[in-house]
Amino acid sequence: MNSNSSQYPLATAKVSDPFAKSVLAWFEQYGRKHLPWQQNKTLYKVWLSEVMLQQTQVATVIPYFARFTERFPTVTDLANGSIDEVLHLWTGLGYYARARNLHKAAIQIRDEFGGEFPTTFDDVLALSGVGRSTAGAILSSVLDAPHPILDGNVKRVLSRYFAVEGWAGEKAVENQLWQLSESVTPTEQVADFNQAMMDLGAMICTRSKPKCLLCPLQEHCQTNAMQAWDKFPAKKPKKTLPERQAYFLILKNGSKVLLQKREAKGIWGGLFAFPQFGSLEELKRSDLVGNLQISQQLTTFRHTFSHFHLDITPILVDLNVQKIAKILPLVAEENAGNYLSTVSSKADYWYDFSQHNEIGLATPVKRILDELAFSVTNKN
DNA sequence: AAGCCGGGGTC
DNA sequence: GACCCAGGCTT
Repeated sequence: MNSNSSQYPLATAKVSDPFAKSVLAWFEQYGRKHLPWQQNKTLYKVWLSEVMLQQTQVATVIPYFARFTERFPTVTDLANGSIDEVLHLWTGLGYYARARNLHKAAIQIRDEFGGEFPTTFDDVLALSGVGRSTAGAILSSVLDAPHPILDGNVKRVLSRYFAVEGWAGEKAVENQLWQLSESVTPTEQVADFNQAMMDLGAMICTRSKPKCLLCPLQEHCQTNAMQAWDKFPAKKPKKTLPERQAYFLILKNGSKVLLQKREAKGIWGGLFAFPQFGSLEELKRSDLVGNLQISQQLTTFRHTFSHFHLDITPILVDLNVQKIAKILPLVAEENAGNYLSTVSSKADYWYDFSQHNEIGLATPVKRILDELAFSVTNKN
């Protein structure tokens, strides 16, 4: 194994093997061939689509993919864009680390590869946000390179076909699935085969009520033989999600509200958000609020992450209705916003919700901003 | 190896 | 409301 070859095994099957032969024949007739990223394939566009499709369904990705490729036609265009604009175009897709990694990788490609997308497995694997499955998907899709993949679709098809026991989140089970993927993936026509496996998972071997009668693999599928599609793949062990409280400070000055850029790591990393507090007391004690009076406590709503519930209570402090000059003697009323911007850090941003803003926003923040803009429009 | 990281579609 | 989706990164 030379220094340019990966630690990961390649595909080992032949196209004439029954499994591959059945899958490829099915693909020719029924496979998806008209998705946006399948037209005039390039490594850049397929990479972008693969990253967007991580933990995200095809229908959700399509409009985001269209906006991204319109704004950033090449990987160099993406590298030269600002992270705020990238996050703006990503707003609503979730898993924002994907957008930060995407931008970072584009800069890697611009600076280390002269703007030409790398073509070796290890070079692609080294890009931020690209793991084994995504690297294999990109190179097999565009170059027919013999790399197996293991996404949610392939996991489900293989788990059922071979009746694999155990949850795929456990390392041993995942390793077994990778071995199975290596063993059924052919060394030729890899682009069609991998796409076919994903199509089978998305269209035939669906999570519930799979269409086994239409499946090219039904004859030797162990789960079909047992009539037990709900046993495979094994479900993730469930646990009740913890609940957390958050208070969003909506410091409102006319049609502007104060947003702060969050740290790059953690929840909503790099996005702009309202100043957030764990309790109402903490909010009242903060420098931003000082002696200002709370105008209104808005309705609490729940935002659920994959690992906890967040109950959000927006607290409105409207600067317009307060005697700012009295509370802050050195500052004129109309300059309240400017004064406050000097109190806190330079990551502050007075967001004008009556205008267009190109920054990244978490969904609950966007929701509140949209409601503010709506109520102003309707003079509530 | 296990935990973290969003938001939306589907049933 | 539960479950899952074209996973990868961090610890």
